[in-house]
Amino acid sequence: MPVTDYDLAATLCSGQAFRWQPVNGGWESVVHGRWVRLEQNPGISGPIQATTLVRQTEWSWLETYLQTEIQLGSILATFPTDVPLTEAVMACRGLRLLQQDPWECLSGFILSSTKQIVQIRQCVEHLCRRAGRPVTAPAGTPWAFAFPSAVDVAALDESALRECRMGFRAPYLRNAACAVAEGRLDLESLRTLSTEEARVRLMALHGVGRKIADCVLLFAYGRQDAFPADVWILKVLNHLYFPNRKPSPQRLQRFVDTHFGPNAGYAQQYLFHHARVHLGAALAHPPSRPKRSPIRTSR
DNA sequence: TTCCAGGAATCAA
DNA sequence: TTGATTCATGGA
Repeated sequence: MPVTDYDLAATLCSGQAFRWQPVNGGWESVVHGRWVRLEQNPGISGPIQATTLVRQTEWSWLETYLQTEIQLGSILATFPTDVPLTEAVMACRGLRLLQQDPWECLSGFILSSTKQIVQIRQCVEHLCRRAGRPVTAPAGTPWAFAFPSAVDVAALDESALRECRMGFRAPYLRNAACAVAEGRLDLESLRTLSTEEARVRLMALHGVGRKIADCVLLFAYGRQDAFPADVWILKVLNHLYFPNRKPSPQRLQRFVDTHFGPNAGYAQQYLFHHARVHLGAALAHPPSRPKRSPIRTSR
């Protein structure tokens, strides 16, 4: 796949998908039930090469997943020109959003609650090994299981899910699986709803609040106006946009709703990844005197 | 050993 | 409506 401005490595390990494994300079996972290996030639405009073991007659499933047709420049052009976001974009040039399967994405983020990303990954793999269908993969591949369908997960009892190390999240996932398996929640039909309507449907699930709903809307449904506000983003907003101040949650939400434009979710991903990769220590132990100037809000 | 993690539900005030 | 507490687990 020819691409421009596409940083495959950053995209696959930026906390939006949990099953990609770095292997011998490439990345391996199972996407829509197919084992696949991805490699990118050096640079963020090097073509991406995909390998499967089962011959593919067409690749639209992967192009859609990777969003290779998106013109990144047209998205970045809608960003406000403030210093923190500009720095994040420069540091993470080529970072993209994926478009994942809604059920897999919803499950992953139900499991994400107060877990570190590495633990979410472990938990997801336990679940796949326990309930996922085996897929054709190179010999010895330990993650050669599809992500289990809602029906597969609903067939497990809570104790089996707890054995996947998901703790108090087990009943949340099981309830969601039952809702989808029994047709009480039609994840495909959410595509036809407005972002706000779809958010309400997702948040009706026990264990799914605003943040998890926004992750699913952004990473599975391509709703780029959804802005997941997690602990990292709140640290970023406080540290970089409101130094020496303590804005109320309402003020922060209003800022998020109005500042970042129609692709706020994309902006969020840049701020999130930049903070985790480059600003981790600074955010964990913020200096008493902020080094950055207050935000300019012109666009 | 202690802290805390891509939260959300619950309950008291 | 707001703030504190609880939930399970394991990496750092």
